[in-house]
Amino acid sequence: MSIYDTLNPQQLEAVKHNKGPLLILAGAGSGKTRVLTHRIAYLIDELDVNPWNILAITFTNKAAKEMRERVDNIVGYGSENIWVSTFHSTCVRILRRYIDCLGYDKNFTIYDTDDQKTLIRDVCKYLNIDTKTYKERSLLSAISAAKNELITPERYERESQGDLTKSKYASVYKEYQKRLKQNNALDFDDLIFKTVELFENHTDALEYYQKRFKYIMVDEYQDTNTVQFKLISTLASRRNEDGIIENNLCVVGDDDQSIYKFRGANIYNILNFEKQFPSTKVIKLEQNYRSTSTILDAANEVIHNNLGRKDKRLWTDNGEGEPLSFTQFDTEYEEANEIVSDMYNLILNDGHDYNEFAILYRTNAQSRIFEEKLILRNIPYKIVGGTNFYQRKEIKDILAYLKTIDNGLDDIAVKRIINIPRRGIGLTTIDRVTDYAIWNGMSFYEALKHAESIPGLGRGTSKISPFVSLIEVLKSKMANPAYSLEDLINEVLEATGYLSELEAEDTEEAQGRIENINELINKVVSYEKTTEEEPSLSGFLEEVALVADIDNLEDSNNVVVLMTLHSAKGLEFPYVYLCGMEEGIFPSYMCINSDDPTDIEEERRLCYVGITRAMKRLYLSAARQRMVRGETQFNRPSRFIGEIPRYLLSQSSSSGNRYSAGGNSSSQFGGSPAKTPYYGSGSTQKGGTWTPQENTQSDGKDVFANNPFITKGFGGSSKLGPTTFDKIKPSPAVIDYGVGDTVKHIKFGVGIVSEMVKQGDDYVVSVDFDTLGTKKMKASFAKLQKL
DNA sequence: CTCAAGAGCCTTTTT
DNA sequence: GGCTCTTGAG
Repeated sequence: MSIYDTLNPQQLEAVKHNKGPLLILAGAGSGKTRVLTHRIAYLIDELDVNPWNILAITFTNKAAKEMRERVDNIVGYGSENIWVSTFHSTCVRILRRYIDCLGYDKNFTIYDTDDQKTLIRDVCKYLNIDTKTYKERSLLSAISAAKNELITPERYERESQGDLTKSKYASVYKEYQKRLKQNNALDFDDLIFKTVELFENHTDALEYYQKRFKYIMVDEYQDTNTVQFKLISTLASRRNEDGIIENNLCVVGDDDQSIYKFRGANIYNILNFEKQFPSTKVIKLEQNYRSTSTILDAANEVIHNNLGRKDKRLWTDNGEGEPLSFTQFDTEYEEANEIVSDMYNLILNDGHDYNEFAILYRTNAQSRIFEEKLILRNIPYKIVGGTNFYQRKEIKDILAYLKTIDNGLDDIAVKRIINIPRRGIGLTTIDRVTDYAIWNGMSFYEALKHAESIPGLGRGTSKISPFVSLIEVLKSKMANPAYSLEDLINEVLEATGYLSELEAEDTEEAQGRIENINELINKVVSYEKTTEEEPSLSGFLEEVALVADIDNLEDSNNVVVLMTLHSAKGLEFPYVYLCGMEEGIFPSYMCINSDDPTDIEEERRLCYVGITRAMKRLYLSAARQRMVRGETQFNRPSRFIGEIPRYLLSQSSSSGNRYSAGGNSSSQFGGSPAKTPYYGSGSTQKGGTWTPQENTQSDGKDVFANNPFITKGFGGSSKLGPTTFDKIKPSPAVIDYGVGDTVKHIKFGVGIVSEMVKQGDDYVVSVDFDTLGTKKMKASFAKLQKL
């Protein structure tokens, strides 16, 4: 029995294809990672390909890590030589070696979105551009779009002649790029663009990598943009010994899951792959191993409404399963409350694990209410996305110190921390130093060293020198190989007084920040222990710059996860709650109002991604009324609900006000061939009165009805950020109480234990609280204290 | 230079 | 509704 026996015929065909371009159209849940890993194994084991010659590219570190693990498991020997990494880290690795050819220093820093914003602000200030007329956001996205299309500042300038707005953009782009170089920094888009540039201008570098990467595999190919395409197609177009271009390029993707157009993804990369590479072998994987046929049918029906797609239809022999459900609640509070209590019951009564559940939504802002409700019920959870750990103030501050020590050319980092903690260095001083630096063609930090010769600084001079010597001392300490990164961070915290200042604050918020800083120290320690290369400050900063929040999602953590539909791509959960299914929310009003009709198709693909995350059950929901940006909106159910055939869906409404589930043309749902008005029901208001829509009866079964555990109202607004909360792990509870004992709960206060039911290793404890009534909770999480 | 209060803007999605 | 930037008083 070989490892290939478990593959279906199409999968096997893909695995065995070993020469020339291969396009695998892999539907959701069709085992594409299996195919990729088995193909790698096949190349090595059966065709004697050197592992060193294989490159596998993914989009997220999580996907890379997963693939690495699975490859390690099935490839016996030499698997560590396979290069498995993300687009961005692949490029960083190449650039660290060759970027000096492009006039950058090899220890360049990587700018994240916040850094980019700061830089663009500086640029606008310098160029006297009013950021009210030219928004930073649009400037940045124009620059990003240009880079994604391989347009240099020079070309942008040339092509914008005669157009005033475009010329302004061009000048900003040019100056922005100039400053990046001065700061020895690259933004995310540069990482790939510069690598392509390197390959175009330095054939020795290109040849080296072409020779090395004889077999290239790309995952999530539908999300590649023009530069990324250029990168891989360049790498894959080496001439072999016989002078023939082999294009051993295997791409895996699903055009129905292309959801990153806003980031420059070019869906034509996958739709036209066969045209780009005429000898392409195309293999479709349509058997789904994840979901019930009901879930798949719903997904198929929804996506069928898109025009620009390759024809395919997922099928499964997993059986029919339960119908989907759709519930329309009155408010978003009710929606969150009922979802959480429904989940709570499934966990408590049916013994499900927390990590079988996911709550998915369109926008990050929707997570907050769920967070409140989950805290209230003591359900451990993790919110993926939103503000990433490394974007937190305290973390960015510490990192800015490290960056300053590592690369004094990075003005943005230096300016961030020059007055943190307070050193009495204000805006005036900073501006003077900046002018001096520009005038003398030096970096900001370099100018600080010459503070005494800067005119007009006055008292500022004496404030600057302690800062400079602090950095210099730390720099010289770093030169000692015995001095670890952990030592460095601790010294920064110590010498700046950053930590003691937080400790002195003595608030819950400061406590959270300290915990985050400790978490950062943990990450440094683990980096120093586990990195394959020699640990270095640059290396750590680079690793940190390229992590996405999703990368930290450990499957082993038994928690409920909350995330956007975008983040959920590639994941699966037995039970999925897809909430906020409303016109104006999902699809977002942006696409509804967009001039580009394909925008709504992207939104529909996002819906398809959401539906296909569910393995066993999918719960869809909407709210009639919802606060968005301080404004109450009244939205109709999403058009996507209307696109799911009636027989797959059990529908209900939370109030007595039920509406009938019409067919696809039903007017309750948003969407119609004609352009739809802004909001589903066409009304928004602040205060005032509003009459609910006329809704007719429904025979739908209300899956959330009569839930005994509903608590009305909510209160537990928490200051805890996700990163502090997700650390809660189930631990065997010390249970020193029994029925009749008085216990204390951290949130609910004092109550009396009325019942204890054993469930696995745990107990479900019912406690009567004076004011709140009876609550059920798991002993291991409730951390009840006997009084 | 720092802090506090108010104005205004925003949010769709992220490596 | 909440975050960030601006404004004005110490």
